Amino acid sequence: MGSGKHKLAPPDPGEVPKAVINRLSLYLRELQHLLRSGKTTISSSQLGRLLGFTDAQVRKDLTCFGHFGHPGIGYRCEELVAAIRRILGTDRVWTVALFGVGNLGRALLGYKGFGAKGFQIVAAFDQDPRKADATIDSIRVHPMDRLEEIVAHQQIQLAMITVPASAAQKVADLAIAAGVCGIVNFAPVTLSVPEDVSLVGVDLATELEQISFSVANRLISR
Amino acid sequence: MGSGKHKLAPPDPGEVPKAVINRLSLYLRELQHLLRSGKTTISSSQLGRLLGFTDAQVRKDLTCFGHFGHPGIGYRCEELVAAIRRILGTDRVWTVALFGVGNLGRALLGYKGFGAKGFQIVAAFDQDPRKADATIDSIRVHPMDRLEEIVAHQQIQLAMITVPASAAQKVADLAIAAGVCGIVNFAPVTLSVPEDVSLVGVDLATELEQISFSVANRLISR
DNA sequence: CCGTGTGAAATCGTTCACAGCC
DNA sequence: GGCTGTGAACGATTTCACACGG
Repeated sequence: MGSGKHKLAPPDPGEVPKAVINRLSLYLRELQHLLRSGKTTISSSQLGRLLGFTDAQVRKDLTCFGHFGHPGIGYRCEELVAAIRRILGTDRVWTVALFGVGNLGRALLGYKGFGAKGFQIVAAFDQDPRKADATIDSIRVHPMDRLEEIVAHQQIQLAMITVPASAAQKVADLAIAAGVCGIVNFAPVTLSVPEDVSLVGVDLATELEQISFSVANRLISR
Repeated sequence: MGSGKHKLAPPDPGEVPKAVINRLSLYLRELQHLLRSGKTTISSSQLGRLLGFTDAQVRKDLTCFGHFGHPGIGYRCEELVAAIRRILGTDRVWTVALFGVGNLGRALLGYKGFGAKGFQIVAAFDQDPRKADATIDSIRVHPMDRLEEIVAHQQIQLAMITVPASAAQKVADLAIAAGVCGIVNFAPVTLSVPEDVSLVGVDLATELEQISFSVANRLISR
């Protein structure tokens, strides 16, 4: 069997704080910028400074998953990028469907950068029959009633939900029934999903409210 | 002058966890749904169950800011909505400018629901002169070189940044120089801002990576 | 030396359990 | 009876400090 160069320490899922995973994404993004600018190695303190974290935090986060650093040297950027992608599961391509081709949905269909990160949007769906069977940014838009058929047939794994709040739970239920196992929900409503489906909610108004609070209270952000 | 019915306890800024503010937004959203469906009071355990939190959590979060509940009754929805809006600072209208009229920028300009939450987008800016002086969803698009003038003149307080990553820091610097004191950054890059400016970053790829991780680390049988 | 990895200590956030009130 | 508000217990995460490796 393929002998990995590095062992990925037992992920032991319940044991890794969600916040660590968030930071891993940020490390990855920063490392990819650094690579593009020609940097080949970086220390935990440099990486931390770029993102506003301490060096100890960076090291602790990484050692949750294995030994990626080189004492006296730091981390090799390329190596660490590969390791983090493996940890996040983005060293392969995920198939994604988008539900709700409104303003936000169209924007996400056109968003460059999902592809490079390992996410390929392979289908879109909309309730409105007039939107169906169009092609937006080379992604086919289907009517909702073909959801089950197409999700199953194209082996779609993840969903992005950009339908109105009133329709979001129904759409989520259908997508899950058809086999989707992870959802990013942009509708401003709390979805309930079975335990074996992963869910992240992104509410644009909520993000503004965080800013409103900290400005109103003259807080220092982050 | 209006003497507040409830004293807002000293926010004591460093003492309120950021996570509390996030949950407050969710409580608010849920309460507004409940109000619309005719509910007038709710207990901490009911509200918690709707959102996946414990009753103690809900109460602790709220008592950071004052005494809003009624023993034996629960919380009156309308009262609590007003209290949370006051805490978040959304009991008044914030003026917002959007920078970068690409796919995502246009989607945000058309997003209904900012208005109802107390955020009014009053201007947009784009580098491309061909986009300037258009009107999208009744919001005027200006060329970037009028940024300072217009932000100052329209007293714009908050910024949403939807320009490409390579331009985001420059745009943030200009917006801050012109008087903006809070930023929601959608560009996939880490911005650095002065301490007295609030910053929240929203990276769409990062959200998908959270899902990827949790799906990839689930025990998939079969 | 510099820089990682890591137990131990400190800090922070959540849950418990109960006093007090309607 | 039902429910809030809250100190105290608990659990989790972050920071510290140092042993060890290049």
